[in-house]
Amino acid sequence: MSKEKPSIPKGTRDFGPAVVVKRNYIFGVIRRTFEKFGYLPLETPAMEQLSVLTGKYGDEGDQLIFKILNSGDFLSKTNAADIEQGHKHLTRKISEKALRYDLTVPFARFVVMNRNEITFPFKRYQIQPVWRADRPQKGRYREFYQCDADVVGTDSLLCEAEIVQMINETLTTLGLTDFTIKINHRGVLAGIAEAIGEKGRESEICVAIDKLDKIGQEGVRKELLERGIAATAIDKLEPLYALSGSNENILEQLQTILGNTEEGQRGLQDLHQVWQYLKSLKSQALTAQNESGNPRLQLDVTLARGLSYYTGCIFEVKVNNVSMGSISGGGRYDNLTGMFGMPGVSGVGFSFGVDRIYDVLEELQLFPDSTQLGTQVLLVQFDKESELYALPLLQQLRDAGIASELYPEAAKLKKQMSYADQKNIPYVILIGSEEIATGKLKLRNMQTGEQQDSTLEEVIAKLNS
RNA sequence: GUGGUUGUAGCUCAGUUGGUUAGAGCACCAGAUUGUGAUUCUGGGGGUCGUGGGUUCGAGACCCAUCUUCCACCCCA
Repeated sequence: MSKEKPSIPKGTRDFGPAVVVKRNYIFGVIRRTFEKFGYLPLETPAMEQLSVLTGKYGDEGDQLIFKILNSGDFLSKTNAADIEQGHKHLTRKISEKALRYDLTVPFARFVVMNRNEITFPFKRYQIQPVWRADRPQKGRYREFYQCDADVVGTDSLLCEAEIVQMINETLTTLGLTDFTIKINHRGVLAGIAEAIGEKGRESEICVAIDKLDKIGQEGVRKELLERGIAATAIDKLEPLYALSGSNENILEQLQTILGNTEEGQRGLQDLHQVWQYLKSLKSQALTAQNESGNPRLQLDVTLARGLSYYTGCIFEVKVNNVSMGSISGGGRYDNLTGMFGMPGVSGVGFSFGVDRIYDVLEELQLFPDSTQLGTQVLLVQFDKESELYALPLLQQLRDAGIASELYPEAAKLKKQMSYADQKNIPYVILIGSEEIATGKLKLRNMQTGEQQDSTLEEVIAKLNS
């Protein structure tokens, strides 16, 4: 073996103990919220058949899938002609498995494979890592966790309303107060395209206007013209950027603009229904205000995402006043299982991006102190006799629910004390010949330096208070 | 996938137009202090300068390749 420097693949990360504790705190909040709304956990394999994944995310997506080389002689099924036909052809010959790219497609596969055992509507959540062969950037990794909740087998817009509720509850519990849940509808987007005389071109229009806050109105105009959208159509489109007023107000304005298009009407009715549900649920998303004075839930006709598969409502969540992209997104897809030969099943779901939520909580210093707690008390030993004396005490402390540890060898006091100091252990108990003789333990407060002689019962009472 | 950017001790970084033996702060280890951490003092270990080639009498510095970091596109959590 050469002594090479070890490293980890590009875009992947190790998580140290302090980070894992904080991440688990986020996972816990998300998991409890999902379960409170009746979603149950599902886990699927890290790898799927490559054929299950390809073609589900578009051409761009296919390139970002991590393929797994066949085991053994992966060239056994190939010949020289295969290489000449290019990498796409060759890939199918040397790779049959791939790492999962998201949690939605494996979920759809699971639903199709288990359709006879599942009771619909089927609500599941899934918290697992996914892999993308993307080029890493801030907040973008090649291995990251997604936290999905989806329900399939119902068209009810109550699901959409509950998604808003779950987003609001999760982020509120995490201590966030200033965030915006953007909502839009594919029907509205299609209706807009039709109303401005570019029916059927909504994908191109949406890709451009989704960048509005990034490249500005002029940038969008330029891009639309490049994509062949008529200037007269763009003139009709631009007033929509500036729609203002309450959400109800915007809905009314949209009604007059695209109410006579079939798709637009479908979208507006859906959105209206979602608002009705949220009102009856007395949703905080409608009543709570951000620092800017706007409600948390905002209808945004420039929101366009997941165009390749979403068909109904679409969501995106942005934390305000932090430099971070969306931390959550989702929408309704009418035909997800259709790609696996099971048509007519509608689903709706969304996902939290834990890595980004972590960065936001860190930036806003919203992690609670409890995520920093470790060992409460360290027992310091001097020799074999004090170790033997300490062991039953150690067990009694643990039985009392106090996180405690005994330094595992009779190292120098300085060494043991430094250990407590560096692990931020707030208390140390010294057990030497004096303490054994008197039966009184020496409890040292590492913050103040105060020491006092106490019985074990007094120590337990103090640490549990 | 396209275009940039970064890499020197565990960490943050110096290092002059290419010139002797590559430095600092923090961290680490040991001692001052054989029953007391964080503070103080003294001493010490640790680098094939990301990796591999090349130019040169001479490369941490210049050139090429490759890996990595970060950024802008594309796209996306």
